[in-house]
Order: sequence, then structure tokens, then C-alpha cells
Amino acid sequence: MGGGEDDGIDDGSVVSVEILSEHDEAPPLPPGRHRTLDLRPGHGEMIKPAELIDVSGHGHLTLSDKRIYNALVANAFGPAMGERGREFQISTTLLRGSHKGNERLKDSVERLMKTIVRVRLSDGQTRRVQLLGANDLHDDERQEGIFTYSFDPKLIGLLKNSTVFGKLEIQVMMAFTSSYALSLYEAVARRHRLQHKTSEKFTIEGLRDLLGVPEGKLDVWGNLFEKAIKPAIREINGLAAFGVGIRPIKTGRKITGAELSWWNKNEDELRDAFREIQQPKVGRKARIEGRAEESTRSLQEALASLPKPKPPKW
DNA sequence: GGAGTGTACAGCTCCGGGGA
DNA sequence: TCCCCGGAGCTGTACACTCC
Repeated sequence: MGGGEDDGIDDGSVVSVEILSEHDEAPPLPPGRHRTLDLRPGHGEMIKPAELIDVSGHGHLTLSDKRIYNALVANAFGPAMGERGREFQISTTLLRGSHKGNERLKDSVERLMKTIVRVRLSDGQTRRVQLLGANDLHDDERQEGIFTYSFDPKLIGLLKNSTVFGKLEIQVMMAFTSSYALSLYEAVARRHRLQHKTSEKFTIEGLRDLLGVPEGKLDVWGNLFEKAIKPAIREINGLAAFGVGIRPIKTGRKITGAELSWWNKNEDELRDAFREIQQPKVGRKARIEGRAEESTRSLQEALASLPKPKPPKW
């Protein structure tokens, strides 16, 4: 998520969607172009319209909020998502993850409802809509924990005509431990398939928005880099099918912007990423940083230095 | 001297799970 | 399903240090 009305130096990330009136039919597309909602995600993938990735003002959302929202989008995804007044249902078990109660789910839903999507329209106006529309959480026994939800009609208007999207690997998405990593992953996922582009420049504010850093937090570049950018890059480069890098741009000595770049991984890197996703989250940071190998080696050395145990007498 | 870098530490959030 | 707990590790802040 990122981009928006206060976007970066390079305007390439700003979503520009031609909005139709409530009753308009979608205009015909040029040959070879498809509407996002007509696409079919592959196995283990989800497709997220760019309008839901380039969201401003999502700084207060936690990692689990973002995951839950992606699960709701994945569940609703398809031509039906573009129908006004359409409601969708999903089992709360799928949204809760491994946690037993619904209390966190309720909190997440309320935070998602308070999140405003800001999209710049082609006529220069900015549209503001709620990320999640009206919903019902049935938590009595007869309803078996079903969450019924809808999207704002104005948001549906955007989604119906969307042609730009990001393909997200669900396993990778679930493996992130940092919310900044998930935001950066989504932002790059929608960009890295572009053949003519492998980088994009942002202002510091644009980059903060892209990562979803709350206002007033991590104001100093050093802190932003150390606590948000570095962990996000580390996780993506360790887990995703593509690599990312962020290079600061200086004006004099002051850092005034940053260049985000991305590339496809080679076979070995892909194999490493796949292997890491299969491993438990505990110790991932160390493994990704390559420290795991070192600590394993020192452990082996320590074990080797111990006196060999005598074979048991049977 | 101003700006970036590195790091220690405290607080917070996430996550998994026990028990009612 | 809810309430609660504890551990792991993420996040934010502050400060000393380095560099230009």
C-alpha cells in the first residue's frame, strides 16, 4: 500500500482511474488488456487490485489487520466483487488464524472500517472511501462463526474498472513478521512485472506512505531506515520471488528521497526463499542474515569439543 | 556543527495455547 | 468462544559516535 495524493517524486505509482457514474457500464479495453476482476489467481496466489495496494493513511493497521483484509479480498475476488450491494461470507476460523478467540478479529475489522482509501481520479479530484464496508459477525452457535461483509459502492466503482494489480503469494504474505515488509511486498508485487521499469523514486514522505509508517513515528531517516526499511528489505529478499533494494537520494548532505528498485531472483535464490518459507518463524531473522550458519557451526564446534559419550551398556 | 549511523534498552504487539 | 497468560521478537526512542 502506498502512493496517494502526496506521492513521490516519480508519479508512476499514482493510481489514475477513470470513474464512471453509478449506472455506467465499464468502457471497452484496448486489445490484450484485461480487467483485474476477470483474472484468475494461480494456485497459492491472490490477485489484489492496485487500488487496494496504493492506499494512503493505513499507518495504524497492524500486520494481522493487513492479512485479514487480504483474506477478505481473496475470498471476494472475481467478477462478483464488482457488483454493487453484493455481500460476501467467510468463516471466522479462516480469519482468526491459529488464535482461539474472535476478539482480535473484531478489533481488526473496526480498524479496517476506519481506514480511508484515497485515490486520485483522472479529473484531478481525490476520492476517499472506507477500506471495508458494512459487515456482520455472527458468533452464536447457530451461525457457526460466519463473517458477512461488503465493500463501499464507491470502492466497487474503482475496482470494477481496475486493470492494474499485484500478484501476491499467500504463503510469502503469511510468513512476514513485519507490517512494513508486507506493505513493501505488495507495492513491489504490483510493479515488478513491468518490463520497462525496474526502479521508482520517492520522496521520504512518499516512501513512508508506501510502507505505512504512522505520522509522527520514525521521523529521523536513520530510525526509519533501521526500523522500517531494513527489516522490510531483509524479509522480502529472504522470502519473496523477487528482490528489492532502497537507495537514499541526497540533496547536499541531507537525504531527501529514496530510489526503490526491484529484480527477479535467480534459481538458487528462489530455492533458498522457498526453503525458508517452509521453516518455522523462530530464528528466521538470524537465518536470513546468514548468522544461522555461523551459530550452527559454533554449536557443532562446541559439541565436537565435548568428551564423547560412552556407549550405553545393554 | 549538522546530519547520518549504530546500538542499547524499554515498551509494545503478535502469536500460540491453556482453561473455563 | 472468551479470557487470559507468557514468550518471542518487533518497534520506537535516545544517545554516543562518525563523517563531511
